[in-house]
Amino acid sequence: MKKGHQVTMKEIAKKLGVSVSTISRALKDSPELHPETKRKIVEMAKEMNYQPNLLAQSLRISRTKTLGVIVPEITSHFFASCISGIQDHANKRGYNVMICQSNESIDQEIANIRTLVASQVDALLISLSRETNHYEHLYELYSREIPFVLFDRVQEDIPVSKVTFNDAGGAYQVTHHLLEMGCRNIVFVSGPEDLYISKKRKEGYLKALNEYGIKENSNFIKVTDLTLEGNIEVAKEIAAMKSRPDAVFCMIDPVAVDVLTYWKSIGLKVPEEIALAGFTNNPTSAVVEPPLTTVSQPGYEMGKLAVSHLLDQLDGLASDDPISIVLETTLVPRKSSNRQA
Amino acid sequence: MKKGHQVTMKEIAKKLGVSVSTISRALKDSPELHPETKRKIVEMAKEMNYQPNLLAQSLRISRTKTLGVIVPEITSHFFASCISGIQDHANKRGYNVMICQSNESIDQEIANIRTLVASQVDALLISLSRETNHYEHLYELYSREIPFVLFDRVQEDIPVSKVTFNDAGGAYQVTHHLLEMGCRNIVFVSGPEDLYISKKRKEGYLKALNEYGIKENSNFIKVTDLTLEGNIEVAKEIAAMKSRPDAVFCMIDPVAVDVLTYWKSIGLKVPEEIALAGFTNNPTSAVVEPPLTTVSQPGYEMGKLAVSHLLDQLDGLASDDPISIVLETTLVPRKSSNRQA
DNA sequence: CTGTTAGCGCTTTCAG
DNA sequence: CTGAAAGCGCTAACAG
Repeated sequence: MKKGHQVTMKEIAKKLGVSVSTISRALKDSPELHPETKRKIVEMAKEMNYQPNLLAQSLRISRTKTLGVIVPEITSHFFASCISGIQDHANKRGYNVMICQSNESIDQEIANIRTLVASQVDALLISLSRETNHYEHLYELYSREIPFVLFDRVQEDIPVSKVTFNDAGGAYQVTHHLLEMGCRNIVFVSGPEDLYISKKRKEGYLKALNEYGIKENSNFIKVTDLTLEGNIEVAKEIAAMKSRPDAVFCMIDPVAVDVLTYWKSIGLKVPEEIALAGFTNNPTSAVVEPPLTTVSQPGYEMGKLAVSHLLDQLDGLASDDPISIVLETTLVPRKSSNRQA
Repeated sequence: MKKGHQVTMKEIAKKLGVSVSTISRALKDSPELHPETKRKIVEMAKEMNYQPNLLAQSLRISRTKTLGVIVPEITSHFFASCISGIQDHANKRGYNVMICQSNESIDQEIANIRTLVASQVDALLISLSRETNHYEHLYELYSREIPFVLFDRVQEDIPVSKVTFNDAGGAYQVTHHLLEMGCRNIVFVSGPEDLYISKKRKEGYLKALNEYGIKENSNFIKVTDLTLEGNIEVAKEIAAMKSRPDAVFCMIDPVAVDVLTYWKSIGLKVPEEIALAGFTNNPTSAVVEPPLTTVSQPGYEMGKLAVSHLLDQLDGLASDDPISIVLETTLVPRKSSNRQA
C-alpha cells in the first residue's frame, strides 16, 4: 500500500507562475508581499488542499516542534493523566508529542531515548523506569545539550529541571492522619528500597511518627517487590504478626488494594480491626469496599507544569538553570482509615 | 535553550577522507563496499557517536516509519491498553508511533488528523470520538490515499479495514447470563443511541431476550449521556420504577459503577434485590463491592491486531482490500449478578 | 514586492 | 569498489 501524492509548494508555484519563495512567504503571512498575490496564493493553496510538509520544514529550520515523552507505563492511570496534561499544553503552544513507554525496563528506556533523539525531538520529558539504577544515558543527553526535564520518577543529581510531588509531605499527611485516628502501631509497606518514592515516603512516615514520640521499629517496615504475589506475601505477614499493628500505610494504592483484597478473603476487617491507607488516589481506590484513604497526586497538573516549564526554557521565557518544582499532595480520607465511627 | 550539535555523515566523511555516499553505504551495510572501508567507517561512526537524522532520511525516502494513533481518551484504561499493544508491535516492526487524543471532540479529531498528516506519518490508526457524526475527514484521508484503519469506535461504511469487538455477541453473553440467573425483567442502560456500540449492544441484548421469548419493552431501555449526573439519573429512575426490574445491564462499566454507588447510597442491595452487569472489564469492576459481572475486551490484543494488519498492508504482506477483524469477548461473571447464592 | 540561490542531512542513480 | 551530482520540500539570505 502506498500513500497518495501530496501537493507541494512547487506545484502551487507552477500553477500560479510565481516562485516557490513567494509561496513560502505568502503562506507564512510575510508582510513584504503584495496583498493581492498573497490572497491568490492562499486561495490556490486551499483549493489544491495544500498541507505543508513538516518534515522538510523541520529539516530546514532544524526544529521539529515535537517533544518526546517517556513514561514507565502508559496503562497506569497516573501516567496517562500526566501524558494528557503534557499533550494538551504542548499542543496549546504549537508542539507535538511523541510518547514512548519503557515498560519499567532500563534497556527500553535507553532505546526510547535513542529513537526520540534520532527523530530530532526538540526536547524530552522523562519519568524513569523502576529498573533505572545508572544514569549514563541521561548524562549523555545532558552533554549533548538536548534539553530535558524529569518528572515524578527522577534522579536527584542530574542538573536538569525536575517536577516531583512532595512525597515526604504526602506520606507525612497520611501517617499523621492515622495517628490522629488513634493508631499507634503503624506499618509502612515500602516498594524496592532504592526507589526515590520509597525513600521519600518512608521519610515522611518516620517524621510523623517522630512527632508523636514513636520511634522507628524495623519490624514495622515491610518491603514488597510490587507484584501481586509480593503484595499478598506482605499482607499475610502482617495478618500473622504476633501483636498485630492497628494501621498499615502502603506506598502506592495498588499495593493497598491487593492487601485489602487478601484481608477480606481471610475475614480481617478494615478499618475495624486494622486501618489501611494508600497513596496516589487511583480511580480504583474510591470504589473498593471500604473506600481507601489515600493521598491525591494530580497527574494532569504535573504534566502541565513539566511541559510548560520545559517550553518556557526552549522558548527563552525561563532561565536554563535547572529548577525543582514540587507539587503538594492532598489527603483524601475515606472509610478504610476511619476508626472513630 | 538550544540543542547541541549532532554529528552528520559529512563530518565522518571529512574525518576519513571519503565521500558521504560511501558513509551512507557503509552504514546501511551495502555489499558493494570494501570490508575494510566499511569497518573503519562503522568504527568511526560509533566513536563520534553518530546518530542518523531520521528527518532527513524520511524526507529523502518519503517514508517516516511513523504511525499516527488517535484515541478519544488516553486516560481510559481500555484505550491505554490499545495504545500499549500498538506501540509494542509497531516498535517490533521498526515503526514509531505518534499518539493524539481527541478528547471526544470531532474538531479535535480533525485537528489531530491534520497534524499527523502534516508530520508525514505513513499511516493512521483511529478510534472515533463520541461526537463524530459526519465523516468527511475520513473520506478525505481515503481519497488522499493515506492508509488507515479504524478500531473499536468505527464507522461501518468507510471502505477501510476495521477492528472491532463482537459487541452484539458480548451483550448477548451478558444478557443470556442474567437470564440463566433467573432474571426476566432486564433493563438495558444505553449510551447515546447513535453510538455504534449502543446499537450493537442493544442488538445482542434483544437477541438474548428473544431467545427466551421475552419481547422488547421500551420502558426497559434507558439512555444516559454517560456523564456522572446522567448515570445517577438513570439509577434513580430504575430504583423508582413501580415494578422494579430484577436485573440491569449497563452498556459500559463506568455507568454500572455509578449506578451501583448510587444504589448503595440508598440501600438497594446488589445482587439480592437487583442484579447488575457492565461491559469492558475495567480494572475498577473487579474491586467494587460486590465485584461487577462484565465482559472483557482485551484492548492490548485489539491494538496489536490493528497495527499488525495495517503494517502488513503497508509492507505488502496483506492485500489492500479492506477487511473486518472481529474479536470475541469473554463473559466475566462476578458477584453482582449472582442470584443463586 | 519578488525571484535566484544555497543548503538542511540523507539516499541514490550514474559514472568511473 | 568509490565519488560526483541531483534532489526530497522547504526557508532564508541576497539581489534586484
